Amino acid sequence: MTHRTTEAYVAAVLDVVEQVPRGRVTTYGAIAEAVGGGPRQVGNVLARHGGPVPWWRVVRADGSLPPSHLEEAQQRYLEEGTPRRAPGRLDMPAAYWDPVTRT
DNA sequence: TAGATGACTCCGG
DNA sequence: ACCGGAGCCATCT
Repeated sequence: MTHRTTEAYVAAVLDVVEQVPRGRVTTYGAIAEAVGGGPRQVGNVLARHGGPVPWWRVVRADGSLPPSHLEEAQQRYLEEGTPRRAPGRLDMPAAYWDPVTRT
C-alpha cells in the first residue's frame, strides 16, 4: 500500500461521487476542483477505490466516457435515463451536475 | 533519485 | 468533428 493519497482524500472523492444524483453526471475535473488535487489523481482514486460507488456517473469533460467498463456504464445510462447525444456520448449541458454548487 | 504511466484537460491545426 | 501535443498530480518501477 504505497499510496500517499490519504484515506481522507479517497473518502472525500467517493463521497462526492455518491452525491451525484441519478440520471446526472459530473467530471473528473469538477471533482478535482471540489476536493483538491488534479483530475488525473481523481481518476486514479476511482480506478483503485471506485468499486462501491456509482463511478459511471463520472465522465470526461467533453462528455465522452472513460475507456473502461463502457458496456456497463452505457447500460446504467439507459436505466437512469441520462441525457445522451449519441451512444457513448452524453448531453453534458443537460446531464452535468456540479459538485460545488450542487446543481 | 529519475523516468515512465494513467478511469484527465486544454488548446491549436 | 477528429487528432496531436503540452501541462498536471500522485503512484509505480
